[in-house]
Amino acid sequence: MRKPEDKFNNNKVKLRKGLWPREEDEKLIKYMLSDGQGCRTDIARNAGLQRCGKSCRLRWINYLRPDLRRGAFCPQEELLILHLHSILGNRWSQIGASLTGRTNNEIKNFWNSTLKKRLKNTTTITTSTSSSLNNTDSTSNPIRGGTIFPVLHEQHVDIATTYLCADISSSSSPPSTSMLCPSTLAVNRFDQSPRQHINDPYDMSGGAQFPFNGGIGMVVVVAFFTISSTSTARLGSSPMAAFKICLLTVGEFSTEYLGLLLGAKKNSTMLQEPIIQRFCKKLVWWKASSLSLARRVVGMDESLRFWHDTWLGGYPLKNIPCEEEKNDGCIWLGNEEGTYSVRSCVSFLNEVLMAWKMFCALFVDTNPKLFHRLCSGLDGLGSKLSHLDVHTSTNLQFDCLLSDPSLAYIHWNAKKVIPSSPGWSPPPLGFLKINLDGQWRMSGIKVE
DNA sequence: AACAGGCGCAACCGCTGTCAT
DNA sequence: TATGACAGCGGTTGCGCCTGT
Repeated sequence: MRKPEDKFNNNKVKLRKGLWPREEDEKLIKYMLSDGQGCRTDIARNAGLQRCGKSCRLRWINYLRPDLRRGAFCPQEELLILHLHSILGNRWSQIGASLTGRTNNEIKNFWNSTLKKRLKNTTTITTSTSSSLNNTDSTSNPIRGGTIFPVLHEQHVDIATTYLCADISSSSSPPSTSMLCPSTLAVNRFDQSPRQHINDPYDMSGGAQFPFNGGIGMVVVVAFFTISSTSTARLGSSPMAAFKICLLTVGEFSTEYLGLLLGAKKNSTMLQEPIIQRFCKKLVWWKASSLSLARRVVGMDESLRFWHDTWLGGYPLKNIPCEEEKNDGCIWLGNEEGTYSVRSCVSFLNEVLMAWKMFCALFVDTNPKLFHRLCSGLDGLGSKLSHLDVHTSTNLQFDCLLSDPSLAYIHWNAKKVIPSSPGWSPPPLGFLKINLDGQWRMSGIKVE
């Protein structure tokens, strides 16, 4: 059994409490720097201090350690604390792990004394700023009506407003990244430098490498992490395998996500156009590399005409029997290389999955129910992606990523049928579905 | 100048999990 | 396996300084 602490205080010397005078600090520093190993009882005894070991330890950890970074918090640190707290809550140790040289106690005090009050005071400002931003959007950017990412939109405004309400006049330097946790997965995702062009025109991952574009004069914090457990509704029990905060500079407030305009109506032209453009790019590659190898293309009359007229545009398709196919609107039969579609989509889908996980984190406090629901769906999709065999056709519920992944996933698993909802129409098993909003609901593709 | 109240910060308290005995 | 000290964490307290009256 360990030696009891009282053993070294059995002469009942009254232990000091309260503030530490300079002499005691010097004794403790001298001891810790020269021979600082051992338990806290040893420290108090060997340093010649009439303090309890716990007090010595706290004094060293919170005040005397040479690697501590004293002084006021810089705006970047404030922003980081604000955002981490929005994700992690009062988990000061986890927050402190992201701020080099800051103690948990220091961060906690700073939060309780400064940031919490500032947030409270800016609540009303946030509301008014949010509405004024929407007004700005309506003039410079014709986004009106419902949004596909309403909560995300508000979160951006919240974070940005909070930051703007702080004193950022002294922050002319770019955000430091040295204080951030190392991340293996997400570091390069938001690298703002131009990325090497990808040769494969079908590869859409480039569209997701830096999904935020815009310029309303705001600051956006983007957090990336991976969730390793389905069952955790909160992030506290170390489910974060990788974590990264990306501070975008002033003037880059997001108006787009993955090439889609934030705030656009779900079925608006503005939203559809970028989707259609991407889809057309896909088709170009399909036509050039794979469709020309097809033996035959089959489908129901209506859907086949739709595909032919709308997308294929006179491409010399061979041998087109109008066979009726249950559960499917269009089947393309090709050679054995048909798994191309799955393989080339994986990277992009993973990007989208990452982005969705990021957004889920924003809901952990404001809407835990939604957070949990999203996480469940994403885990299912992530699991499917991780087990994806590039040599087999796999049903990827691609479109649900732009609506509610959890809802779509649960619906599909429960009923195994295509729902009537126009917002989501999963393809039959074994099909890669490429439509994003249900408009092209006859687009299930299979290559045999 | 004196006082009260607010505020920031350091330190303490109490709890939980871990580990040595 | 039981026990108790330790490490770590988050909440709370209290002291000293500042500011307004």
